[in-house]
Amino acid sequence: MIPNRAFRPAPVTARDKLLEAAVKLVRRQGFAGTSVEQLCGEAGVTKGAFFHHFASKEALGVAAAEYWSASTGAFFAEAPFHHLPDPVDRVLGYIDLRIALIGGPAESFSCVAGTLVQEAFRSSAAIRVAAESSIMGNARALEADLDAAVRQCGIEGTTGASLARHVQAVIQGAFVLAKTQPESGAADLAREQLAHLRRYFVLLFGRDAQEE
Amino acid sequence: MIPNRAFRPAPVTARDKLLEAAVKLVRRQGFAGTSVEQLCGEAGVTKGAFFHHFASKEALGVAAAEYWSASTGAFFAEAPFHHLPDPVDRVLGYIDLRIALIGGPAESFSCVAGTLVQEAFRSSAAIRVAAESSIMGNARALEADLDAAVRQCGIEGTTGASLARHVQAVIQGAFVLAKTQPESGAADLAREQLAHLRRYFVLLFGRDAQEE
DNA sequence: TGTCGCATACCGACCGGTTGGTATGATAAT
DNA sequence: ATTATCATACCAACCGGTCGGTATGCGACA
Repeated sequence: MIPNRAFRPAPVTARDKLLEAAVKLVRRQGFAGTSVEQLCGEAGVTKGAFFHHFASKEALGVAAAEYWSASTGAFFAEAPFHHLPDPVDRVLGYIDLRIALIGGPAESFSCVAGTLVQEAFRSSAAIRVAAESSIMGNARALEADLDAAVRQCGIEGTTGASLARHVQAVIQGAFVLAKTQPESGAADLAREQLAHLRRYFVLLFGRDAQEE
Repeated sequence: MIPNRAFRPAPVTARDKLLEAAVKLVRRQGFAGTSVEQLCGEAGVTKGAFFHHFASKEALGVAAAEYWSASTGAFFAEAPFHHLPDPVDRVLGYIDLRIALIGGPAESFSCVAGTLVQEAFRSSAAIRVAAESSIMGNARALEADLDAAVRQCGIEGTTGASLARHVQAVIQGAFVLAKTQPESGAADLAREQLAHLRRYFVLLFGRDAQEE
Protein backbone atom coordinates (compact mmCIF):
# COMPACT_ATOMS: atom_id res chain seq x y z
CA MET A 1 0.00 0.00 0.00
CA ILE A 2 2.83 2.29 -0.68
CA PRO A 3 3.47 4.13 -3.91
CA ASN A 4 3.74 7.83 -3.34
CA ARG A 5 2.58 10.58 -5.58
CA ALA A 6 5.68 10.22 -7.75
CA PHE A 7 4.58 6.77 -8.91
CA ARG A 8 1.27 8.03 -10.19
CA PRO A 9 0.45 10.44 -12.99
CA ALA A 10 -0.51 13.94 -11.87
CA PRO A 11 -4.30 14.15 -11.47
CA VAL A 12 -6.14 16.34 -13.94
CA THR A 13 -9.89 16.10 -13.42
CA ALA A 14 -11.54 17.36 -10.24
CA ARG A 15 -12.45 13.80 -9.38
CA ASP A 16 -8.84 12.62 -9.55
CA LYS A 17 -7.63 15.65 -7.64
CA LEU A 18 -10.12 14.86 -4.90
CA LEU A 19 -9.05 11.22 -4.74
CA GLU A 20 -5.42 12.26 -4.55
CA ALA A 21 -6.27 14.72 -1.77
CA ALA A 22 -8.19 11.99 0.04
CA VAL A 23 -5.19 9.66 -0.04
CA LYS A 24 -2.97 12.38 1.37
CA LEU A 25 -5.30 13.69 4.07
CA VAL A 26 -6.74 10.35 5.19
CA ARG A 27 -3.23 9.01 5.70
CA ARG A 28 -2.34 12.04 7.81
CA GLN A 29 -5.56 12.72 9.73
CA GLY A 30 -7.84 9.78 9.24
CA PHE A 31 -11.22 9.80 7.53
CA ALA A 32 -13.47 11.26 10.22
CA GLY A 33 -10.75 13.78 11.00
CA THR A 34 -10.84 15.17 7.48
CA SER A 35 -13.68 17.48 6.43
CA VAL A 36 -15.15 17.79 2.97
CA GLU A 37 -14.07 21.43 2.84
CA GLN A 38 -10.51 20.45 3.72
CA LEU A 39 -10.54 17.87 0.95
CA CYS A 40 -11.76 20.50 -1.50
CA GLY A 41 -9.12 22.98 -0.36
CA GLU A 42 -6.34 20.44 -0.79
CA ALA A 43 -7.64 19.47 -4.22
CA GLY A 44 -8.21 23.07 -5.27
CA VAL A 45 -11.87 22.52 -6.15
CA THR A 46 -15.14 23.62 -4.60
CA LYS A 47 -17.80 21.78 -2.69
CA GLY A 48 -19.98 21.86 -5.75
CA ALA A 49 -17.42 19.80 -7.62
CA PHE A 50 -17.13 17.40 -4.70
CA PHE A 51 -20.82 16.58 -4.57
CA HIS A 52 -21.04 16.48 -8.33
CA HIS A 53 -18.62 13.54 -8.38
CA PHE A 54 -19.46 11.86 -5.08
CA ALA A 55 -22.89 11.34 -3.60
CA SER A 56 -21.56 11.66 -0.06
CA LYS A 57 -18.38 11.78 1.98
CA GLU A 58 -18.78 8.04 2.52
CA ALA A 59 -18.84 7.49 -1.25
CA LEU A 60 -15.57 9.40 -1.51
CA GLY A 61 -14.12 7.06 1.10
CA VAL A 62 -15.14 4.02 -0.93
CA ALA A 63 -13.76 5.53 -4.12
CA ALA A 64 -10.50 6.43 -2.37
CA ALA A 65 -10.05 2.84 -1.24
CA GLU A 66 -10.66 1.61 -4.78
CA TYR A 67 -8.36 4.24 -6.26
CA TRP A 68 -5.66 3.26 -3.76
CA SER A 69 -6.17 -0.39 -4.52
CA ALA A 70 -5.87 0.13 -8.26
CA SER A 71 -2.73 2.26 -8.16
CA THR A 72 -0.85 0.10 -5.64
CA GLY A 73 -1.97 -3.08 -7.36
CA ALA A 74 -0.60 -1.86 -10.67
CA PHE A 75 2.66 -0.82 -9.05
CA PHE A 76 3.33 -4.21 -7.47
CA ALA A 77 2.19 -6.11 -10.55
CA GLU A 78 4.96 -4.45 -12.54
CA ALA A 79 7.71 -5.09 -9.99
CA PRO A 80 10.73 -7.08 -11.26
CA PHE A 81 10.73 -9.71 -8.51
CA HIS A 82 8.00 -11.57 -10.41
CA HIS A 83 10.61 -12.74 -12.91
CA LEU A 84 12.70 -14.64 -10.35
CA PRO A 85 12.59 -18.39 -11.04
CA ASP A 86 12.19 -19.59 -7.44
CA PRO A 87 8.85 -18.87 -5.71
CA VAL A 88 10.58 -18.41 -2.36
CA ASP A 89 12.81 -15.76 -3.95
CA ARG A 90 9.74 -14.05 -5.33
CA VAL A 91 8.14 -13.91 -1.91
CA LEU A 92 11.32 -12.57 -0.30
CA GLY A 93 11.62 -10.16 -3.20
CA TYR A 94 8.19 -8.77 -2.41
CA ILE A 95 9.11 -8.28 1.23
CA ASP A 96 12.39 -6.61 0.29
CA LEU A 97 10.51 -4.25 -2.00
CA ARG A 98 8.10 -3.38 0.78
CA ILE A 99 11.05 -2.68 3.07
CA ALA A 100 12.65 -0.47 0.43
CA LEU A 101 9.45 1.54 0.05
CA ILE A 102 9.31 2.44 3.74
CA GLY A 103 10.86 5.81 4.51
CA GLY A 104 10.11 9.27 5.80
CA PRO A 105 7.16 10.05 8.08
CA ALA A 106 4.47 7.45 8.69
CA GLU A 107 1.88 9.24 6.57
CA SER A 108 4.09 8.80 3.52
CA PHE A 109 4.20 5.00 3.63
CA SER A 110 1.13 3.91 5.58
CA CYS A 111 -2.00 2.40 4.09
CA VAL A 112 -5.21 4.23 3.24
CA ALA A 113 -7.31 1.08 3.37
CA GLY A 114 -6.01 0.14 6.81
CA THR A 115 -6.68 3.60 8.17
CA LEU A 116 -10.16 3.69 6.66
CA VAL A 117 -11.24 0.31 7.97
CA GLN A 118 -9.96 0.95 11.47
CA GLU A 119 -12.25 3.95 11.78
CA ALA A 120 -15.23 3.00 9.71
CA PHE A 121 -15.58 -0.78 9.95
CA ARG A 122 -18.71 -0.52 12.02
CA SER A 123 -20.18 2.75 10.82
CA SER A 124 -19.91 2.10 7.09
CA ALA A 125 -20.27 -1.33 5.55
CA ALA A 126 -19.38 0.09 2.12
CA ILE A 127 -16.02 1.40 3.33
CA ARG A 128 -15.32 -1.82 5.22
CA VAL A 129 -15.91 -3.88 2.08
CA ALA A 130 -13.81 -1.56 -0.08
CA ALA A 131 -10.93 -1.77 2.40
CA GLU A 132 -11.29 -5.51 2.56
CA SER A 133 -11.03 -5.74 -1.21
CA SER A 134 -7.91 -3.62 -1.18
CA ILE A 135 -6.08 -5.51 1.56
CA MET A 136 -7.22 -8.99 0.57
CA GLY A 137 -6.54 -8.14 -3.06
CA ASN A 138 -2.96 -7.45 -2.09
CA ALA A 139 -2.89 -10.80 -0.33
CA ARG A 140 -4.32 -12.58 -3.33
CA ALA A 141 -1.52 -11.25 -5.49
CA LEU A 142 0.94 -13.16 -3.28
CA GLU A 143 -1.06 -16.32 -2.99
CA ALA A 144 0.26 -18.13 -6.07
CA ASP A 145 3.91 -17.60 -5.16
CA LEU A 146 3.33 -18.61 -1.55
CA ASP A 147 1.36 -21.67 -2.58
CA ALA A 148 4.18 -22.72 -4.88
CA ALA A 149 6.69 -22.16 -2.10
CA VAL A 150 4.61 -24.17 0.37
CA ARG A 151 4.35 -27.03 -2.12
CA GLN A 152 8.00 -26.89 -3.09
CA CYS A 153 9.20 -26.98 0.51
CA GLY A 154 6.60 -29.48 1.68
CA ILE A 155 5.30 -27.18 4.40
CA GLU A 156 2.42 -28.53 6.43
CA GLY A 157 -0.08 -26.92 8.77
CA THR A 158 -0.67 -23.79 6.76
CA THR A 159 -1.40 -22.58 3.24
CA GLY A 160 -0.23 -19.96 0.80
CA ALA A 161 -3.44 -18.03 1.28
CA SER A 162 -3.00 -17.94 5.04
CA LEU A 163 0.62 -16.83 4.74
CA ALA A 164 -0.41 -14.14 2.28
CA ARG A 165 -2.89 -12.79 4.80
CA HIS A 166 -0.16 -12.80 7.41
CA VAL A 167 2.06 -10.70 5.20
CA GLN A 168 -0.67 -8.09 5.08
CA ALA A 169 -1.22 -8.32 8.81
CA VAL A 170 2.44 -7.67 9.57
CA ILE A 171 2.47 -4.74 7.15
CA GLN A 172 -0.61 -3.21 8.76
CA GLY A 173 0.79 -3.80 12.23
CA ALA A 174 4.08 -2.22 11.20
CA PHE A 175 2.20 0.91 10.16
CA VAL A 176 0.33 1.14 13.46
CA LEU A 177 3.55 0.81 15.44
CA ALA A 178 5.27 3.35 13.21
CA LYS A 179 2.56 5.87 14.01
CA THR A 180 3.39 5.63 17.71
CA GLN A 181 6.87 7.02 17.03
CA PRO A 182 8.11 10.53 16.44
CA GLU A 183 8.70 11.17 12.77
CA SER A 184 12.37 10.25 12.87
CA GLY A 185 11.90 6.73 14.22
CA ALA A 186 8.77 5.66 12.39
CA ALA A 187 10.35 4.12 9.29
CA ASP A 188 12.96 2.12 11.25
CA LEU A 189 10.32 0.56 13.46
CA ALA A 190 8.20 -0.38 10.46
CA ARG A 191 11.15 -1.92 8.62
CA GLU A 192 12.03 -3.95 11.71
CA GLN A 193 8.64 -5.66 11.49
CA LEU A 194 9.10 -6.58 7.85
CA ALA A 195 12.53 -7.95 8.70
CA HIS A 196 10.92 -10.31 11.22
CA LEU A 197 8.43 -11.40 8.61
CA ARG A 198 11.33 -12.11 6.29
CA ARG A 199 13.07 -14.15 8.96
CA TYR A 200 9.88 -16.14 9.54
CA PHE A 201 9.74 -17.04 5.86
CA VAL A 202 13.44 -17.83 5.69
CA LEU A 203 13.03 -20.23 8.61
CA LEU A 204 9.79 -21.68 7.29
CA PHE A 205 11.09 -22.29 3.78
CA GLY A 206 14.50 -23.44 4.99
CA ARG A 207 16.35 -20.72 3.18
CA ASP A 208 19.63 -20.22 5.05
CA ALA A 209 21.62 -17.91 2.82
CA GLN A 210 20.15 -14.51 2.03
CA GLU A 211 20.25 -12.55 -1.17
CA GLU A 212 19.75 -8.82 -1.83
CA MET B 1 -4.87 -5.10 24.76
CA ILE B 2 -7.83 -7.24 25.45
CA PRO B 3 -9.64 -7.56 28.73
CA ASN B 4 -13.31 -6.86 28.39
CA ARG B 5 -15.57 -5.20 30.86
CA ALA B 6 -15.89 -8.42 32.81
CA PHE B 7 -12.23 -8.30 33.78
CA ARG B 8 -12.54 -4.87 35.30
CA PRO B 9 -14.52 -3.66 38.29
CA ALA B 10 -17.70 -1.78 37.46
CA PRO B 11 -16.97 1.95 37.26
CA VAL B 12 -18.48 4.13 39.96
CA THR B 13 -17.31 7.71 39.61
CA ALA B 14 -18.27 9.82 36.62
CA ARG B 15 -14.64 9.87 35.57
CA ASP B 16 -14.42 6.08 35.49
CA LYS B 17 -17.74 5.78 33.73
CA LEU B 18 -16.49 8.18 31.06
CA LEU B 19 -13.26 6.22 30.63
CA GLU B 20 -15.19 3.01 30.33
CA ALA B 21 -17.48 4.61 27.76
CA ALA B 22 -14.44 5.89 25.87
CA VAL B 23 -12.96 2.40 25.66
CA LYS B 24 -16.21 1.01 24.32
CA LEU B 25 -17.01 3.75 21.82
CA VAL B 26 -13.49 4.37 20.57
CA ARG B 27 -13.10 0.68 19.81
CA ARG B 28 -16.34 0.70 17.86
CA GLN B 29 -16.28 4.10 16.13
CA GLY B 30 -12.83 5.54 16.55
CA PHE B 31 -11.91 8.71 18.41
CA ALA B 32 -12.87 11.41 15.91
CA GLY B 33 -16.04 9.48 15.16
CA THR B 34 -17.17 9.66 18.77
CA SER B 35 -18.61 12.91 20.09
CA VAL B 36 -18.41 14.21 23.62
CA GLU B 37 -22.18 14.07 23.91
CA GLN B 38 -22.19 10.45 22.82
CA LEU B 39 -19.57 9.66 25.43
CA CYS B 40 -21.69 11.37 28.08
CA GLY B 41 -24.78 9.51 26.97
CA GLU B 42 -23.03 6.16 27.13
CA ALA B 43 -21.60 6.97 30.55
CA GLY B 44 -24.90 8.34 31.84
CA VAL B 45 -23.44 11.69 32.84
CA THR B 46 -23.70 15.22 31.49
CA LYS B 47 -21.30 17.48 29.70
CA GLY B 48 -20.66 19.38 32.89
CA ALA B 49 -19.24 16.24 34.45
CA PHE B 50 -17.16 15.58 31.36
CA PHE B 51 -15.45 18.95 31.36
CA HIS B 52 -15.09 18.89 35.10
CA HIS B 53 -12.88 15.81 34.85
CA PHE B 54 -11.22 16.41 31.49
CA ALA B 55 -9.91 19.70 30.15
CA SER B 56 -10.73 18.71 26.57
CA LYS B 57 -11.73 15.79 24.39
CA GLU B 58 -8.04 15.27 23.64
CA ALA B 59 -7.32 14.96 27.37
CA LEU B 60 -10.00 12.27 27.59
CA GLY B 61 -8.22 10.44 24.79
CA VAL B 62 -4.94 10.55 26.66
CA ALA B 63 -6.59 9.40 29.88
CA ALA B 64 -8.38 6.59 28.04
CA ALA B 65 -5.07 5.31 26.67
CA GLU B 66 -3.57 5.39 30.17
CA TYR B 67 -6.63 3.72 31.67
CA TRP B 68 -6.48 1.04 29.01
CA SER B 69 -2.80 0.55 29.58
CA ALA B 70 -3.20 0.19 33.32
CA SER B 71 -6.06 -2.29 33.19
CA THR B 72 -4.59 -4.51 30.49
CA GLY B 73 -1.14 -4.33 32.07
CA ALA B 74 -2.54 -5.52 35.37
CA PHE B 75 -4.45 -8.32 33.68
CA PHE B 76 -1.42 -9.74 31.87
CA ALA B 77 0.84 -9.30 34.87
CA GLU B 78 -1.39 -11.68 36.84
CA ALA B 79 -1.59 -14.35 34.13
CA PRO B 80 -0.39 -17.82 35.15
CA PHE B 81 2.04 -18.33 32.23
CA HIS B 82 4.60 -16.28 34.15
CA HIS B 83 5.20 -19.27 36.45
CA LEU B 84 6.39 -21.59 33.68
CA PRO B 85 10.06 -22.48 34.17
CA ASP B 86 11.15 -22.17 30.52
CA PRO B 87 11.24 -18.66 29.00
CA VAL B 88 10.19 -20.03 25.61
CA ASP B 89 7.14 -21.59 27.24
CA ARG B 90 6.33 -18.27 28.88
CA VAL B 91 6.46 -16.51 25.53
CA LEU B 92 4.29 -19.13 23.87
CA GLY B 93 2.01 -18.98 26.89
CA TYR B 94 1.51 -15.28 26.34
CA ILE B 95 0.62 -15.84 22.68
CA ASP B 96 -1.77 -18.63 23.58
CA LEU B 97 -3.47 -16.37 26.10
CA ARG B 98 -3.82 -13.66 23.47
CA ILE B 99 -5.35 -16.19 21.10
CA ALA B 100 -7.77 -17.34 23.78
CA LEU B 101 -8.88 -13.76 24.43
CA ILE B 102 -9.90 -13.20 20.82
CA GLY B 103 -13.57 -13.79 20.15
CA GLY B 104 -16.78 -12.12 19.11
CA PRO B 105 -16.89 -8.95 17.02
CA ALA B 106 -13.72 -6.96 16.37
CA GLU B 107 -14.69 -4.14 18.71
CA SER B 108 -14.69 -6.54 21.63
CA PHE B 109 -11.05 -7.62 21.29
CA SER B 110 -9.28 -4.81 19.43
CA CYS B 111 -6.98 -2.24 20.97
CA VAL B 112 -7.88 1.26 22.07
CA ALA B 113 -4.31 2.50 21.87
CA GLY B 114 -3.89 1.22 18.33
CA THR B 115 -7.12 2.82 17.19
CA LEU B 116 -6.26 6.10 18.86
CA VAL B 117 -2.78 6.37 17.40
CA GLN B 118 -3.88 5.50 13.90
CA GLU B 119 -6.21 8.49 13.85
CA ALA B 120 -4.45 11.01 16.01
CA PHE B 121 -0.72 10.41 15.56
CA ARG B 122 -0.27 13.62 13.65
CA SER B 123 -3.00 15.80 15.11
CA SER B 124 -2.26 15.15 18.77
CA ALA B 125 1.22 14.53 20.13
CA ALA B 126 -0.21 13.82 23.58
CA ILE B 127 -2.39 10.99 22.30
CA ARG B 128 0.45 9.62 20.21
CA VAL B 129 2.74 9.47 23.23
CA ALA B 130 0.05 7.91 25.42
CA ALA B 131 -0.59 5.23 22.82
CA GLU B 132 3.11 4.62 22.45
CA SER B 133 3.43 4.12 26.20
CA SER B 134 0.58 1.64 26.13
CA ILE B 135 1.83 -0.45 23.23
CA MET B 136 5.51 -0.29 24.04
CA GLY B 137 4.69 -0.94 27.69
CA ASN B 138 3.05 -4.17 26.60
CA ALA B 139 6.19 -4.97 24.64
CA ARG B 140 8.43 -4.20 27.59
CA ALA B 141 6.50 -6.71 29.70
CA LEU B 142 7.61 -9.43 27.26
CA GLU B 143 11.17 -8.28 26.89
CA ALA B 144 12.72 -10.20 29.78
CA ASP B 145 11.24 -13.53 28.75
CA LEU B 146 12.19 -13.02 25.12
CA ASP B 147 15.71 -11.94 26.06
CA ALA B 148 16.10 -15.07 28.15
CA ALA B 149 14.77 -17.19 25.30
CA VAL B 150 17.14 -15.54 22.82
CA ARG B 151 20.10 -16.16 25.14
CA GLN B 152 19.08 -19.71 25.96
CA CYS B 153 18.69 -20.68 22.30
CA GLY B 154 21.73 -18.74 21.10
CA ILE B 155 19.68 -16.73 18.58
CA GLU B 156 21.64 -14.16 16.62
CA GLY B 157 20.62 -11.22 14.49
CA THR B 158 17.83 -9.95 16.71
CA THR B 159 17.02 -9.16 20.34
CA GLY B 160 14.30 -9.79 22.86
CA ALA B 161 13.24 -6.17 22.64
CA SER B 162 12.87 -6.35 18.87
CA LEU B 163 10.90 -9.59 19.08
CA ALA B 164 8.67 -8.06 21.74
CA ARG B 165 7.88 -5.17 19.42
CA HIS B 166 7.08 -7.65 16.68
CA VAL B 167 4.58 -9.42 18.90
CA GLN B 168 2.76 -6.12 19.32
CA ALA B 169 2.95 -5.42 15.59
CA VAL B 170 1.36 -8.76 14.72
CA ILE B 171 -1.36 -8.19 17.31
CA GLN B 172 -2.13 -4.73 15.92
CA GLY B 173 -2.08 -6.03 12.36
CA ALA B 174 -4.39 -8.87 13.33
CA PHE B 175 -6.89 -6.31 14.64
CA VAL B 176 -6.79 -4.26 11.45
CA LEU B 177 -7.38 -7.34 9.31
CA ALA B 178 -10.17 -8.49 11.60
CA LYS B 179 -11.95 -5.19 11.08
CA THR B 180 -12.11 -5.83 7.34
CA GLN B 181 -14.30 -8.88 7.93
CA PRO B 182 -17.98 -9.23 8.68
CA GLU B 183 -18.58 -9.86 12.35
CA SER B 184 -18.64 -13.62 12.00
CA GLY B 185 -15.19 -13.99 10.48
CA ALA B 186 -13.26 -11.35 12.38
CA ALA B 187 -12.03 -13.44 15.30
CA ASP B 188 -10.85 -16.33 13.12
CA LEU B 189 -8.77 -14.06 10.95
CA ALA B 190 -7.18 -12.43 13.99
CA ARG B 191 -6.37 -15.77 15.60
CA GLU B 192 -4.77 -16.95 12.36
CA GLN B 193 -2.24 -14.12 12.64
CA LEU B 194 -1.32 -15.00 16.19
CA ALA B 195 -0.91 -18.63 15.10
CA HIS B 196 1.66 -17.51 12.52
CA LEU B 197 3.48 -15.53 15.18
CA ARG B 198 3.54 -18.64 17.33
CA ARG B 199 4.93 -20.69 14.45
CA TYR B 200 7.64 -18.07 13.91
CA PHE B 201 8.71 -18.38 17.52
CA VAL B 202 8.55 -22.17 17.49
CA LEU B 203 10.83 -22.20 14.43
CA LEU B 204 13.12 -19.51 15.83
CA PHE B 205 13.54 -21.12 19.23
CA GLY B 206 13.73 -24.63 17.80
CA ARG B 207 10.69 -25.86 19.69
CA ASP B 208 9.27 -28.79 17.73
CA ALA B 209 6.62 -30.24 20.01
CA GLN B 210 3.77 -28.03 21.10
CA GLU B 211 2.04 -27.82 24.43
CA GLU B 212 -1.30 -26.27 25.36
C1' DT C 1 -23.72 26.31 -41.18
C1' DG C 2 -26.10 27.63 -37.50
C1' DT C 3 -28.71 26.72 -33.63
C1' DC C 4 -31.47 24.02 -30.65
C1' DG C 5 -31.72 20.60 -26.96
C1' DC C 6 -29.43 18.50 -23.59
C1' DA C 7 -25.72 16.44 -20.71
C1' DT C 8 -21.51 17.08 -18.09
C1' DA C 9 -18.62 19.71 -15.11
C1' DC C 10 -18.28 22.91 -11.91
C1' DC C 11 -19.22 27.11 -8.76
C1' DG C 12 -20.23 29.22 -4.18
C1' DA C 13 -23.88 30.82 -1.18
C1' DC C 14 -26.63 28.79 1.98
C1' DC C 15 -29.13 25.52 5.48
C1' DG C 16 -30.14 22.97 9.59
C1' DG C 17 -27.93 20.34 12.76
C1' DT C 18 -23.94 19.03 15.50
C1' DT C 19 -19.58 20.02 17.49
C1' DG C 20 -16.29 21.00 21.35
C1' DG C 21 -16.31 24.06 24.83
C1' DT C 22 -18.06 27.62 28.54
C1' DA C 23 -20.66 29.99 32.24
C1' DT C 24 -23.29 29.46 36.02
C1' DG C 25 -25.72 27.30 39.58
C1' DA C 26 -27.28 23.32 42.64
C1' DT C 27 -26.00 19.73 45.91
C1' DA C 28 -23.56 17.43 49.27
C1' DA C 29 -19.55 16.19 51.83
C1' DT C 30 -15.73 18.08 54.75
C1' DA D 1 -17.85 28.03 54.62
C1' DT D 2 -15.42 25.92 51.28
C1' DT D 3 -14.55 22.74 47.93
C1' DA D 4 -15.44 18.82 44.83
C1' DT D 5 -18.82 16.98 41.96
C1' DC D 6 -21.90 17.32 39.07
C1' DA D 7 -26.40 19.45 36.06
C1' DT D 8 -28.47 22.98 32.97
C1' DA D 9 -28.31 26.24 29.58
C1' DC D 10 -26.04 28.13 26.14
C1' DC D 11 -22.67 29.65 22.26
C1' DA D 12 -19.91 30.30 18.13
C1' DA D 13 -17.72 27.52 14.80
C1' DC D 14 -17.97 23.99 11.88
C1' DC D 15 -20.09 20.02 9.74
C1' DG D 16 -22.08 17.36 5.62
C1' DG D 17 -25.11 18.28 2.26
C1' DT D 18 -28.35 21.15 -0.96
C1' DC D 19 -29.51 24.32 -4.42
C1' DG D 20 -29.84 27.61 -8.19
C1' DG D 21 -26.99 28.85 -11.48
C1' DT D 22 -23.09 29.07 -15.24
C1' DA D 23 -19.75 27.49 -18.82
C1' DT D 24 -18.69 24.28 -22.20
C1' DG D 25 -19.25 20.80 -25.54
C1' DC D 26 -21.64 17.50 -28.54
C1' DG D 27 -25.03 15.45 -31.68
C1' DA D 28 -29.30 16.27 -34.38
C1' DC D 29 -31.61 18.60 -37.60
C1' DA D 30 -33.17 22.61 -40.49
